[in-house]
Amino acid sequence: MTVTLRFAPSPTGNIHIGNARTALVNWLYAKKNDGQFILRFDDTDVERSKVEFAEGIERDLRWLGIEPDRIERQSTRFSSYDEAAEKLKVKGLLYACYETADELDRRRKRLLARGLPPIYDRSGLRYSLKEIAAFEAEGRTAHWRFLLPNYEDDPFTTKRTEVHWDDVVRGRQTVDLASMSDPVLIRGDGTYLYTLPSVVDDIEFGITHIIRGDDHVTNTGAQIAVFEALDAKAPAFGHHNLLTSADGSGLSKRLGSLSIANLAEDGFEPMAVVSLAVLIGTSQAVEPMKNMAAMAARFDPQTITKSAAKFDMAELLGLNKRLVHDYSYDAVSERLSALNIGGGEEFWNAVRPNIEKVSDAADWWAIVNDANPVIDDEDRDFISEAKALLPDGPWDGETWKKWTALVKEKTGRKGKGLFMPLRKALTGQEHGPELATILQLIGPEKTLARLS
RNA sequence: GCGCCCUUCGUCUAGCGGUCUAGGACGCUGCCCUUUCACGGCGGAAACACGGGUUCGAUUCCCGUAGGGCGUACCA
Repeated sequence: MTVTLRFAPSPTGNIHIGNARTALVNWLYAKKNDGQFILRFDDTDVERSKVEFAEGIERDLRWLGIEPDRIERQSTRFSSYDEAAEKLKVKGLLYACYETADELDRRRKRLLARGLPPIYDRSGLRYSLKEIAAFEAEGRTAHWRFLLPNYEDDPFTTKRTEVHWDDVVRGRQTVDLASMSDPVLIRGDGTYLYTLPSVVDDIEFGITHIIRGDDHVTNTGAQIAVFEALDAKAPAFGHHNLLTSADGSGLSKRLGSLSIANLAEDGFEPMAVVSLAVLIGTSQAVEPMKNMAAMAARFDPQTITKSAAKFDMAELLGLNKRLVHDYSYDAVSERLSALNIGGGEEFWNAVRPNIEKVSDAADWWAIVNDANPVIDDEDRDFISEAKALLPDGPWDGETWKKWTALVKEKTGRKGKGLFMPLRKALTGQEHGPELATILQLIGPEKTLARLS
């Protein structure tokens, strides 16, 4: 059986770093096992689902390096869900309930107030025909709940409300179905909640592994029961830890700037984002991976920790920086010209150790073309002396060396005292790329101008 | 409220009773390299949440406390 995984976002917004982590983990798991990866849009909520978001998600995944083998949309598959629902009804595992949302809410609060877990009491199972007729007459429509397996009343079986599975990342897991309400599968307006469509698709698409955030572990217990109710074998499950922001709050709450689209726009390298998203919260060193193949080779779901990990923007920037410092000119030449950055290979090689993002090269290119010289008062005489000593010969990569040797000899300055004033006069900065290259690119006219 | 999970350097973590004077990575810092800064190389500082047990011996096992995450929806 082909290992098959899926990433199943709702196209109701942009994906962020947390979603990317889930997508990546599934993709890498498939990749590592020569398997298939399906992008499945959970767009059963026709109201909130938007094509733009679906397109955005596809674009963001591709940017990260994820190429889906297959793309599916739940909005085209309602007949399968209807069929499954019918099957469950026939089996008596899907029952009609008529409580309103308000009523349910009151009941929950009442139970809570008594210190009891707010579990639905299955009163839907006990309506009389008369009561049902009354509800219908009132104009209420039924929502449908899945009857979780619970044979406590059955004298022939021992208590069976616990579901177990061997989690791909967390090891053996147990969920007690008795501690949760029968999940609503179909809303009062006839639309589906995500549970049933998800399970039906997982069965029909031959999904072998589902890896998702650990906010789903309880859910998984119920979902395994639904798989079994539909006479299917549940796939293997894995639950990765969640990311929190640096201040410890749940990441999903404040993600504005952490959408993948924003990170791309801000000039981050895809592999920096991928490396952090995949490696953080694992026992592995968070290092920049050069490409997906290297990432797949490194990826190991067993190394994922059980506790929440803090996502730190500074760490992403550090990873990006290390990646960029390693880029050859060939790797970035197209992007440089797209940014109108000239200077060729020499410029890139001089500049790359000083930048964090490729786009930062633009700042240095701007400085080559136009800078505000900084000349401290105590260096004024020194700078004019240096200006007079600029060599006459050809202006090339050797000019800097010849010039500074002369200046050193005449002024007696050396080291920092020699170089820092020149750097500041030429670039207006206290740090920066190799001056031999920068001087050459600045050219004689601008150099003379900046030294006065 | 209840349930599940978690708690080791600033951060991500290794550790599964003696190997721990607790290891790695990032960050921080020192030195070296470079006639400057950065880059790079080599070092250094830096942690077992707290309280009880169990044991000859607890970072490691058990209980409790505190803190955190998640769940407890006609959200996904």
